[in-house]
Amino acid sequence: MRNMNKKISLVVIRRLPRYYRYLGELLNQNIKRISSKELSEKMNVTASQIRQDLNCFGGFGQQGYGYNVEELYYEIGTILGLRNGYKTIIAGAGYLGHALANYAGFEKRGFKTIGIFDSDPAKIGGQAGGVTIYNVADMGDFLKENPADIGILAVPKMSTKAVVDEMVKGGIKGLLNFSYVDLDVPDDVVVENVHLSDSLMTLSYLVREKKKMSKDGGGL
Amino acid sequence: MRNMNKKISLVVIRRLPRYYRYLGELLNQNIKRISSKELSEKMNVTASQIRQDLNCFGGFGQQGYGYNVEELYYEIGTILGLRNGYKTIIAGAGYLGHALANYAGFEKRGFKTIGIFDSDPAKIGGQAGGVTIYNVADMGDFLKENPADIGILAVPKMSTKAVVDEMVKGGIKGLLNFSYVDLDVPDDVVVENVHLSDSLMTLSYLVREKKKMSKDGGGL
DNA sequence: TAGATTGTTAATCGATTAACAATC
DNA sequence: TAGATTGTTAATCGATTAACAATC
Repeated sequence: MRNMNKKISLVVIRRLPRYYRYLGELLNQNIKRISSKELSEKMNVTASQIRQDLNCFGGFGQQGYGYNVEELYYEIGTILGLRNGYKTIIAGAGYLGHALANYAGFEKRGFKTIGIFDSDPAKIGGQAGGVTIYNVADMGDFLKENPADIGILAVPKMSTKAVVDEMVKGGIKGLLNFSYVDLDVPDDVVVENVHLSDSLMTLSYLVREKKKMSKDGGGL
Repeated sequence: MRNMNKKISLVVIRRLPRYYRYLGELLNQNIKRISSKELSEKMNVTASQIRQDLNCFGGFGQQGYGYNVEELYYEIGTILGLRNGYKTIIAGAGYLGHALANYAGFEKRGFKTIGIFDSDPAKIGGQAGGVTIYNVADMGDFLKENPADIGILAVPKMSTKAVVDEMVKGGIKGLLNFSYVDLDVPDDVVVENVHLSDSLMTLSYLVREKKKMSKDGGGL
């Protein structure tokens, strides 16, 4: 029960979901305890890093024993805010919006999608992943009645700005951004970007490097 | 024209697509030249970092002038391998597969989707984003006839392993992984993960932190 | 030429790893 | 108790920033 103050680095935070995932796997396999060493071998990171990361949030382990899988899984979930019952809305009911609405992973981790918004009359009134699709023009009113925490942006680039402004005005505090543009939001709103084409370009670079390497001295 | 050897850090690579994006924007606005300082202000990074990053690949600028936007845009594109005509295939013709097949951003950056694969007889023979959907059972044969460089994984977790093995056997050298599981691939294959639920969990943490901060001493 | 801005070296900062005493 | 493994401090490594001479 240390920390309290000391700001925790974002690189540590970004590793937590991966730990959470592996612990969930262990839990499925009915494994009760794990040492940082064993976990580090499974995950291809150093045991030191695992221990350092976890100790940012408190001493979850026990000397000579390791970590209790179920407890650690639970604790990391709490740290990540998975027990806060965050409500999400999705802007855009295209293929991507549908994919996200149907994605079981979100619900399973405690996020509840309460509305999807689009401007296409053919879609409005329909459903995606069991959630109703509303007119995006009514999003502001909807948020007044049904406060939400997280907004997911699955709209075309040109609609992004207007939708973001409306969401922020409506009290949304976090944005998951699939749009190609970077967002400009007030200080009290956080953004997490998922730039698909950035990922593909990075991959492209890496593929090219690999091919180059295997051509010349690939032996060693 | 330095480098040649000296391995370039992945953190640098991951910034290139963002530079590329901003330069494309400037190009659209018909801006001819830009200094590292101006660009740094637009992008919210330090000018020093931009210069350091670019100098990993060569001296693209000119003292007293800055960088030629068009030239730099072109050069970064080359570095990223966007002029290699990489062919991609998509596994999974669900909503996500459709979203990716329809995503103009990929084609615009020089990636060509040559096939989509699914196991659902109702989908096989159809199209997504103008590309034919084939039986995933025929993927191996397809790759023999139509070599591809990059495979995009938009299949459910349980199908992932089999699909990956088939892709690797078929000569795919890079995987864009949307699946929840981490992949186990040979040394000469690279993987770029897009874990949507990881992003959402990170966002969840950040939202929680912000809320905490605005509650207590949010004034300063 | 004078002014501007790069390319690059050196200084700082932060993140990772190693080591080990504390302790279950 | 002896063995194992944590929590934590110290050492190393890498990434970012600052500074400035080179030069367009």
